[in-house]
Formats: sequence, C-alpha cells, structure tokens
Amino acid sequence: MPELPEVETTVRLLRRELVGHRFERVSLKWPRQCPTPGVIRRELPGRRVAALSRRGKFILVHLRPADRTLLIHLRMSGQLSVQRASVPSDPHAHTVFSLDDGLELRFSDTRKFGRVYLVRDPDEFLARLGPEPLGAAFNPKWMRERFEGRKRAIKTLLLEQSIVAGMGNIYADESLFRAHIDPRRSASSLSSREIRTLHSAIRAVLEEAIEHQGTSFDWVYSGGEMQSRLRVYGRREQPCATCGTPIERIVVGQRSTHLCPRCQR
DNA sequence: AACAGCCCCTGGGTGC
DNA sequence: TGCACCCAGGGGCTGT
Repeated sequence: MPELPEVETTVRLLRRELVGHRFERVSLKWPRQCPTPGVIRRELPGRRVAALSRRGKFILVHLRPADRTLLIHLRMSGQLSVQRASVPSDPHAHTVFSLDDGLELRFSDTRKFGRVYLVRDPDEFLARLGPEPLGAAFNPKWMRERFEGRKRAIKTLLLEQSIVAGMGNIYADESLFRAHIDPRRSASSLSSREIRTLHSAIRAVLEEAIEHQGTSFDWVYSGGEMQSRLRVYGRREQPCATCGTPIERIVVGQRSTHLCPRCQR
C-alpha cells in the first residue's frame, strides 16, 4: 500500500494492540518474505513488544530484550492486523506471529513483495534512508544539495528513499501539483524558490494525509479518507480543481504520474 | 556516480 | 462468458 501516511496510521493502530504482548511462535509460509527465517524462529519467541515506531515506510517493532528489532516493510500490498487466533486467517497471511493471550499478528500480502527482518541494529540496517520529511533534517538546503547536478525528473528523485524517506507515488504527484511544478522537470532546474515551495508542499500534503489516516485504495488499505482530498492522483481526465483543465496521466520513470498541464510548469 | 530498464507477484479491470 | 492483455501504491538489481 502504503506510503508514509498509511504506514504511520498502521503503526498508531498497532501500537495500541501490540505493546506489552509477548511473541510465542512464528509461522513463515512464504520463504522470500523473511530472508532469515532461522534467526526469527530462534530469536523472536519470548520477546515482548516494547514500542512501535516508523522510519520511512518501515515499521519498527522494538522488543524486550532490546538486542533485536523486528522490521516490517509492507511494500505494495502488505497489511498487518491483530486478531484472535480463533478468527479464520485470510489466504494471503503468509507470515503469522503467535502472541500471548490467544492473539496473532498477521502479515497479509497478496503480491508477496513485503518483507520481515529481525536485526540487531535497526539504525545500521536503515542507514541508507534519507531524512524524515516531517523532521528538521529535511529542509530546502538538503533538497538543494541532493538535486544539484541531477538531471533526472524531479518526480523520480522524490521517490528515492535516500533523498526523502517515505515518499511514494501518490504523495509525490500531490506534492508537485501543490507546488505547481511539472514532474518531468529536471531536478537541477528547480530554483531555490521552487525548492522552498516544494518543501512546504511535501510537508503539508503528508500532514494532511496523516490527519485523515491516509488514502484508502482498492483492497490494499482501507480506513483513510485522504482519497477524497487528492487533487491529481487517480483523477485522470477529471477537471483540475484550480483551473478546470483535464488532469493528465503520463509515465515518468516507469511510474504512473498525474498532473495538471496548465497549473504545473 | 548516475541512470534506464527489468524483475519480483497476484488479482482486478478492460476490451475484444 | 471467456480470455488475453494491461495495470498497480515499492524497491532492489543489472548493465552501461
């Protein structure tokens, strides 16, 4: 699913249900979902959930003892839920964590792109991620430095997790619309003023999306209301809310891209 | 280093 | 109705 706002929403919901519970067993039915199955089976049982957090699009399950951390990436279609073990499991729940009190943490993932890791040092594991877009380290100066000399489309760079952690296709399109910038523009062509505008737009869009619990789409993620506030994503041929020009859908860097050809330059 | 292109998967939608 | 084809929110890997 899931970009930063949807992952953040997931973390907030799971936090209430998971903190304090103890892992008892792990069932791994799709080997590629977990690159180190032996480590997880050996090290996870007996540990309790101390806290949950998010870094980019990764979910971090902090444990006690604290020398291991469970990391989950939902990729395209992953969903996490906490259920009673007696509730029938859905056929795509390839990874199931049995908890105390008869509960299960289920990782459903239709497209099987999601990943689960148990690591010693999450900071090291996530070292290549860029700054959090809502944190102080993500600022116009950082953006300007990263865009310098980069000829690729600005949209493509916004999707690079080493530049800004957690951006995805929906919110990249929405941010560029709100900044009035054409997603095909070379990153190095942006003026300082445009970078400042884009920086503000990214923050505003993500904050609004978190406030509305993210965007619900298809069968992958539900619960959010942000889809009704999107201005370009998924609105091909519908009139731009600002000028009435039909929204265009093009391909940039092999990703579907939505823009208003009149408002974005 | 930067970048284009391919690949991993499944299932829903569309057009013939 | 059946079926081939296209499409998808992510990201890692390859070769140039």
